[in-house]
Amino acid sequence: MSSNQVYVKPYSLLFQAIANPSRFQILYTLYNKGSMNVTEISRELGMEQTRASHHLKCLSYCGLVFVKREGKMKVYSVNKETVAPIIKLAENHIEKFANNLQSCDALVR
Amino acid sequence: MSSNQVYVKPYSLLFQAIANPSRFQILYTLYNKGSMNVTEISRELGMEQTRASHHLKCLSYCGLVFVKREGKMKVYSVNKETVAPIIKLAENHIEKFANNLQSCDALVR
DNA sequence: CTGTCATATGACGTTTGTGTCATATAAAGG
DNA sequence: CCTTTATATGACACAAACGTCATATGACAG
Repeated sequence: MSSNQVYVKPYSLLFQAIANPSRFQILYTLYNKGSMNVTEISRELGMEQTRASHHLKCLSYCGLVFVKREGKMKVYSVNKETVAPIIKLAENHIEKFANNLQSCDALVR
Repeated sequence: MSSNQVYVKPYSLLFQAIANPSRFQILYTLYNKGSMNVTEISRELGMEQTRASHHLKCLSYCGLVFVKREGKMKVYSVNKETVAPIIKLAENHIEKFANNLQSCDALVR
């Protein structure tokens, strides 16, 4: 019974962090265009600064992005070691299952 | 502006599918113990049959598990090509960031 | 064609997460 | 120190997903 259950909480949190569209966009952008500060990210994605800030906080807690202060700015960069292969895996999977991935009943009602 | 935004919906759905604890447990169990039917899965994880069924539906929509009817049973197996490397990547990442992954303010309140 | 085992579906209340607004902190220059 | 630019925080209303219960469908044996 309970011995069969793995402790899945950290896994869930990690994937949940990646799953949110705003957060994924941020990861994807940092991955493709390199390091940026919050203002640049929010401008680039047409997203309010506060929203980007909230999500960046989550992403750094989760170790998916790193931060470095530069003067009065904070420069965010992606954790390539994890994010790069995850994006590639996902791209690969989606190529094959894109149609279904727009109609998962348990998620989209 | 909008030219900078990737179409992230399928990515979100994929990761959201993996993120739910029940669904991740199912994936993890099928990955480690091989193919099973719904009844076995639900017994193994101490989860109601209907719950497992709902989640398996989502997981197969998303191409994360495959189904094969055998008599009156349906045998579910994991899509190893995607799930195996994703689990390994996550394990690797969590080893380094497990502490933080229990306290992401944007997710855990 | 009826009973039993296996699985799926639908609906609904509760919980959880998200975006947004208003506002706070932080750094640097004049 | 006061202003400006950059970033973060808190609170809250709204929306979405989850688990659960009751019930339906499907397959096969007798």
